[in-house]
Amino acid sequence: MKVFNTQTRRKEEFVPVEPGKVKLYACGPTVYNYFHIGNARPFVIFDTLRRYLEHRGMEVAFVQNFTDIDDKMIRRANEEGITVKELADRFIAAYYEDAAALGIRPATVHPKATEHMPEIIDIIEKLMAKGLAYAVRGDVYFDTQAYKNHYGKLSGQNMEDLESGARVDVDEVKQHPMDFALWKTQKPGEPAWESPWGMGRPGWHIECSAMSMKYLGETVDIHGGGQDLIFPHHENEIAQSEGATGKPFVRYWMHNGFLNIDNEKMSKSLDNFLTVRDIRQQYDPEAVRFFLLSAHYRSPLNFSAEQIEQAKAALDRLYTARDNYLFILEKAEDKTSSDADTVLMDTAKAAVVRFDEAMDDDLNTADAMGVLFDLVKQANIGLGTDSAKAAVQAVLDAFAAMGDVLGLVKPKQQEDDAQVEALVAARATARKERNWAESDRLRDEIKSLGYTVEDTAQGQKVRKG
RNA sequence: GGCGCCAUAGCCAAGCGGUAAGGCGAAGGUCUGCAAAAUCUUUAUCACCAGUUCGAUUCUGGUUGGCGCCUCCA
Repeated sequence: MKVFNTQTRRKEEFVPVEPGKVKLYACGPTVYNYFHIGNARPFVIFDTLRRYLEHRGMEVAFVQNFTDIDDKMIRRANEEGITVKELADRFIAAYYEDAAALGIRPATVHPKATEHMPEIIDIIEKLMAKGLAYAVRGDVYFDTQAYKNHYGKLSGQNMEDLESGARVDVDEVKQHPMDFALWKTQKPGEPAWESPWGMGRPGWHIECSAMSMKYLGETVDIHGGGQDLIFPHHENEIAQSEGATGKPFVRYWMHNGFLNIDNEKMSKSLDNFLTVRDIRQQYDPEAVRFFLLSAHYRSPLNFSAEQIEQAKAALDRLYTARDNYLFILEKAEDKTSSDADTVLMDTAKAAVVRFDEAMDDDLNTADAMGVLFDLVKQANIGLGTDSAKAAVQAVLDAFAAMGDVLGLVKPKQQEDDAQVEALVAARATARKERNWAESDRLRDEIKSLGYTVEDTAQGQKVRKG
C-alpha cells in the first residue's frame, strides 16, 4: 500500500515496523460539544483505513483519544454549571452514539487525557532533564530554541518564518514565541492535578504524545488527523516526543483535507456549524458516510444538502442491488455453473482485486467505490433466474468484502412479520387469479405496515421501508 | 510576508503522457397488468496562454479564479 506522507510530501510504500501489525493513532475530539461534520471526516477516514488494513490481513492497534480537559472544556462546563468531568462524560457518550450512526467502529482504545497524568508528567520530566523544557511560575514550556534542529520539519516551516508570522503579543513568560505549554499552572476554579511544578493541567499537545506512547510505544506507524493539526499540534507532538525519547515518533503522517459547508469554511462566527447530531435528524447517517468517502481524503470536500441527497440515492442503488442478489440467491439452483456464471464469478473476484488496488493507492475511496458500482452493473446484467447459486454467492461475497471495508451497506437482518407474510400470500393468490384490484389493494396495505413489495419474474420481493 | 492545496460534464468525482471510471440528475427506448427494480441510448476536446514531446487533461513556466495553514480548530 502506498500512503501520502505529509512529512515527505510524497506517496511512500507503507511498511509497518512490525510485519503484519499496524500501530495507528488518530487525534480524537475535544468533548465539549457534539462533534461536527468536519470532525466526522477524519473519524470516518481513519476508521476506513483501519478496516482496509484489517481486510488485508493486518492486525491493527488503533488508538483515538478524547481530549477531556482544555480551555474550551472549562469554559463550556462553567457556562452549563457542571463539572468538566460531567461535561466530558456527556459528550463522550454522545460521541459513541453519533460515531456508531456513521458506521465508525470503536477504536482498540479510546484513552482520556485526564486519566494519563502520570504518563504526561513523565514525559515532561524527561524533557526537563534533557534541557528541552523550562518551568516558569508553575507553567512548563517546551524550549524550541534548545531543540531547534528539527522544529518545523513536518509543516515545512523554519523557525525564522514562523517567527515572522507569529503573533506580536508574545506571552512574556515564554522565552521564545514558538515555545509552547506542556503544563499550565492552575487558575482559580479550574480542575488541576498534582505535579512537580505544582497544581495544574497539561497542555494540549502533550496528551497525544503521552497516550500514543503508552498504548503504541515510542514509534507508531501512522498518525492521522486534519490538515489544520499539522501546525502547531503535530509539529509540537514530534518535538516533545522525539525530544523525550530520541526516537522517531511517527513513520507516516496522514492528514485529511477540510470539509466546507456551502463552499464556506465551517466556523462559529459564520454560524454554519453542523453537528452530526443535528444532521442525523434530517439525513440517513449512512448517506453521510458515503458522502465523506466519495472524494479522496486529502481533497477538500463541500457539504451541502444536495450532496447528501445524491449520496443517499447512490446508496439506495447499492442496497437495492444487494437485496436483489439475496433474493436471487434464495431462488437460485445449486447447479453447475454456466459459462455466463463463470464469467461473473471471475468479474466478482477481479472487482475485489481492483478495489484493493484503488485502496492501495493512498486510500483512493472514490476510485474504490467506482469498482463497487462496476460490479453492481455487471451483476445486474448477468444475474438472473437461471444463475447458479455459486455465481450469486460469489457476487455477494465480493460485494460484502468491499462494503465492509467502506463501512457501507449493513448486513441484511431477518424481517419476519407474520402479518405481512399473510398479506403477501393472499396477494400471490390474487395475482394468480389476475385480480389486479385486490393485488394493488394488498400492496397498499403492506405498504401501510412499512414494507414495500415488488413483483419480479421470481415472484414477490418484500423489503422494509 | 512564509508554507501549501485546488480548477475534469447540470451536480459530485476518479484518472495524471497515448485522445476521458463511477455515481446523482435529465431526455428517450426496452421489460412490466400497473408500480418498483433493472437495462439500453444520449448528456465533456478536462479554466486560459505558452513551452517540452511523435503525442498533454496528465510534465514545465505563466495568467486568471478559488482555498487552507502560519492563532483554539478535524
